[in-house]
Amino acid sequence: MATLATPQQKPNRRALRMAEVFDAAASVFAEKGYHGTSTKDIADRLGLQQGSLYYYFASKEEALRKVCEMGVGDFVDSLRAIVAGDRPAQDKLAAAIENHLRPLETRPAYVRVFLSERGHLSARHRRAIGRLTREYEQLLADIVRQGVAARAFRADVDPRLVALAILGMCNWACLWHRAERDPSPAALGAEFAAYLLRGIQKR
Amino acid sequence: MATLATPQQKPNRRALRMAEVFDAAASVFAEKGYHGTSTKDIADRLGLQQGSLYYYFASKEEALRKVCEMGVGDFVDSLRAIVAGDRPAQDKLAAAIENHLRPLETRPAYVRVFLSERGHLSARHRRAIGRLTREYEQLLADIVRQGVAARAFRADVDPRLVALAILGMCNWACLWHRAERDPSPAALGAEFAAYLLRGIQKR
Amino acid sequence: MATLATPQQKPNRRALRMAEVFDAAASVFAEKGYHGTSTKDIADRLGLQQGSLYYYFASKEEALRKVCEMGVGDFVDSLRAIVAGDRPAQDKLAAAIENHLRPLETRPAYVRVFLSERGHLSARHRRAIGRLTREYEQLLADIVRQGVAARAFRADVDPRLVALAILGMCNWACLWHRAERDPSPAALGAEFAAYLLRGIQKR
Amino acid sequence: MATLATPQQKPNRRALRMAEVFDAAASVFAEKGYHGTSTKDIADRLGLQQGSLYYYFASKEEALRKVCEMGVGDFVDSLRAIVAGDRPAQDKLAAAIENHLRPLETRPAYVRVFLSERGHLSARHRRAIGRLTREYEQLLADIVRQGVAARAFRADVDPRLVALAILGMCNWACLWHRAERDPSPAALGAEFAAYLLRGIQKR
DNA sequence: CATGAATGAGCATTCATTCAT
DNA sequence: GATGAATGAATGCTCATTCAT
Repeated sequence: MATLATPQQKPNRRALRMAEVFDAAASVFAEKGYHGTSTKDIADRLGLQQGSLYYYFASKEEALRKVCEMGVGDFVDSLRAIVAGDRPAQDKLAAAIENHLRPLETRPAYVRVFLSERGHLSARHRRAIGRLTREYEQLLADIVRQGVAARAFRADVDPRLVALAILGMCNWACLWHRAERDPSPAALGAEFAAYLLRGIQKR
Repeated sequence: MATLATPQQKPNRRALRMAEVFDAAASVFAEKGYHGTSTKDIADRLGLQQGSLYYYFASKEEALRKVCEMGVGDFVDSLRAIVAGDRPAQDKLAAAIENHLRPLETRPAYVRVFLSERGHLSARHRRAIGRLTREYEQLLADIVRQGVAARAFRADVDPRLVALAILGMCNWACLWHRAERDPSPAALGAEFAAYLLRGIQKR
Repeated sequence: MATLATPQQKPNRRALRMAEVFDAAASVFAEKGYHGTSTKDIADRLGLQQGSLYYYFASKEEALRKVCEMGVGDFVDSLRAIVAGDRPAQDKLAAAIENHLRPLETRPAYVRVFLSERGHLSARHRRAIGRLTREYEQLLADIVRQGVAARAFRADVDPRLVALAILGMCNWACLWHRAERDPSPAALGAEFAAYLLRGIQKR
Repeated sequence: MATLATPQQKPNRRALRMAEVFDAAASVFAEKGYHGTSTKDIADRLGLQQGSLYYYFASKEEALRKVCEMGVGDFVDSLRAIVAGDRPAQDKLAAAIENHLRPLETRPAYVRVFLSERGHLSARHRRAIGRLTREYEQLLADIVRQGVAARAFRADVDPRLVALAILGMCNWACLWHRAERDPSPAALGAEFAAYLLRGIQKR
C-alpha cells in the first residue's frame, strides 16, 4: 500500500507546491498590484528565499501570465455553451451573469488580478488575452441580440452597451466583493440579473 | 505697466506649468499604473530632467495623491446637491449617473488614476479618500431609498446593491471608454440610466 | 579670461570623466575578462557607486562594445592606406606590423579587451566587428600577394597563412607585452618584421 | 564470468563518463569562456541535472583546472625530449612547432581553454601552470640558442623573441583553426616552420 | 548515480531622491 | 527653474553549491 502510494504522491506533491506558489503570487498581486509586488513579497508569503521562486516560474511576468490565465479559466468556453443553448434569452443572460460571478467563490484573487493587472503583460500575451475578452463581450451582446430578435427584449437597447453594463456591474463586484461580508456570488448575480432584465425586457 | 503685469503673470505661468506637470503625471499613471511609472517617464513627457520634477511635487506619492484628488474633484459635493434637491428619485438617479460620467469628457486620465491607483496611496491618504467614496456610495443608495419610500421604486430592491451596480457600470465605463470611438458620456449615461431605472421602477 | 575658460571646460569635463570611466572599464575587463568583471569592480576603481555607472553607459555590454571599438580604432583605415601606397611590398609589410603594434603604447588595455573579449558581444555587434577583422586579414594578405606578383616574395607562400602568422605574432605580443619589461612596440615590430620578411623573401 | 567482468567494467565506465563530462566542460568553456559558462550549460550538454555534476568534480574551478591540465598535457615533456635530442636545431624547431600544433587535432577545446581561460584559475593553480609555460618558453628559446651556437641561425636574433613569435603564430592558430576548413595542423606547422626557419637561418 | 528542491550570495539594472551649480 | 551628477536602496534574476531522497 505504502509502495503503491509513493509513485502517486511524487508528482502530486510537485503540483500541490506549484499551486501554493501561484496562490501566493495571485494573492499578493491582487493586494499590491503587479508592479507594487516584489518577488520577495511572494517568497515571504511562502517562507522561501527570493531566488527559489524561479524554480517554479521563469520570470515575474510568467507568474502574472499564469495567474491571469487561471483567472480567465474557462469563462469563455462556458459562456459559449450558454449562448449555444436553446433556452430563452432571459434565462441565458441570468445564467451568464451567474457564470461570470461564480469564480469569485473559488479563486477571487486570480479573478482580481486578471481584471486589474493583465494590462501589465507583455504586448504579446496581452493581445492573446485581449482576443478572449473581446470574444466574451461579443458573446454577451449576442445573447441580447437573440433576445431582441425573439422580441423578448426591447428593440431600442444597444446590445454592446448592455453587455458592457453587465460586465461593469459584475467586474466591479469582483473587485469590491468580500466573502465574509457580502451576499454570496449566486445571490448577487440573481439580484443584478433582476435589475437588468427588467430594465431591458418588453413588458 | 510691465512691472505691474509681471507679478500677475508670474504666478499664472507657474500655475499653468503646474497643471501641465500633473496632466503628464495623470496620463502616465493612467497608462502604466503608479508603480509601473517612473519619474523619468513623467519627466520625458514634459521634456524635463528627472530631478526637475521635484520643483512641482515633493514626492512621487504626492503626485499620485494630487492626481487622485483632482480625479474625485467635486464628485461628492455635486452628488450631495442632487440628493438634497426635491426632484423625483428617478430624475435624481439619472442626474447622478450623468454627474458621475461627466468628468470622462474633461479629465479622463485623472478619473482612471483615481479608480485604479488610489489603492497605492499611503494608509493615511487612502483612508481620507475612502471616507469620500463611502459617502458617495451612501448618497447613491439614499436616492434609491428615497425612491422606495416614495413608492417610485420597487420595495424589493437592495439600495446598496443598486448603488454598487450603478457604480460598477459607470466606473467600468470610465475604464473602457475612448472618446474617439464610444458614445459621449452624456449619451452613455442616458442609456445606462434607462436600463437601470426601468429595472427598479414600479410599473 | 576666467569667463572665457568656463564654457570650454563644461563639455570638456564631461568628456574627460567619460574617458576615465571607459579607461577603468577597459583595464578591469583586460584584467579579469568581461564576464569575470562585475560592474562593482569598475565602479570601485572610479570611487563611484555601482549604479552611478549607468550615467555613463546604458549597459555593461555597451561598455564592452565601446571599449572594443576604441580598441580597433582606426586600425583598418591606416592599414588600407598602407596597402594603397606605392612602396615595395617589403616596406608595406614592415609598416603594417609597426602599425599593428603601435596602440600597444597608447592604449594596451583597449587592445587586449578587443582581442580577448569581443567574442562576448551580442551577435549583432560581433558581426559588425567581424567584418572589420576579416577585411584587416584580407588587406594583410593583399600585401603578400602584391609582393609575390612583384617577384619580391617567394611564389610558394600562402598569402592567407602569412597574414595569419603575422596576426598571431603581433596579437600574442599584445597579450604578453609589458611596457616596463619588454622592448618598445616599435623595436618589437622591427624584429618580427625581420624574421618574417627574410622568411618569405626571394633571395 | 559476470562477476569477473563487473569490477573491470565499473571503473572503466566511470572513467568514460568522466571523460564525457570533461569534454562537455571543455567545449562549453571554449565556446563561452569560464565565467560565461554556467554549470547548467555543462549539465544541459550532458543531459544531466546541474547538481549531478558534482559527482564528477568538486567545484567549477576544479573543472577548469582539470581541463587546463589536460590542455597542456605532456607538451612540456615532449618539448624537453626534443630539445635534449641531437638533431640539428632547424629540425628541432620544426619538430617543436609540429609538437605544439598536434593537440589541435585531438583535443582542440582543451587547448583553447588552456590558452584563453587559465587566467581565471585561483592564484595557486595559476602559478603552478605559469611555471610550466615559462619553462616551455625557455625550452623553445634554448633551441634557438643552440642553433645560434652551432652557427645554423643568425647571431643577431633574439632567442626569446623568436620563441614568442613561434608561440604567437601557433597559439593564435589554435584559436582560429577550424578542422573542417583549414589545413591540417601538420601542414600548418610545416608552413609556419618554413617561414620562420628561413627568416632566422644563416644563408 | 541522479534528481528535485532549496539556499544565499552576487549581479546588472532601475529608481526615487538630493544637491551643487 | 532647471540641469547634471551622484547616491543608496531595492529589484528581478542567476548561479554555484548542498542535500535529502
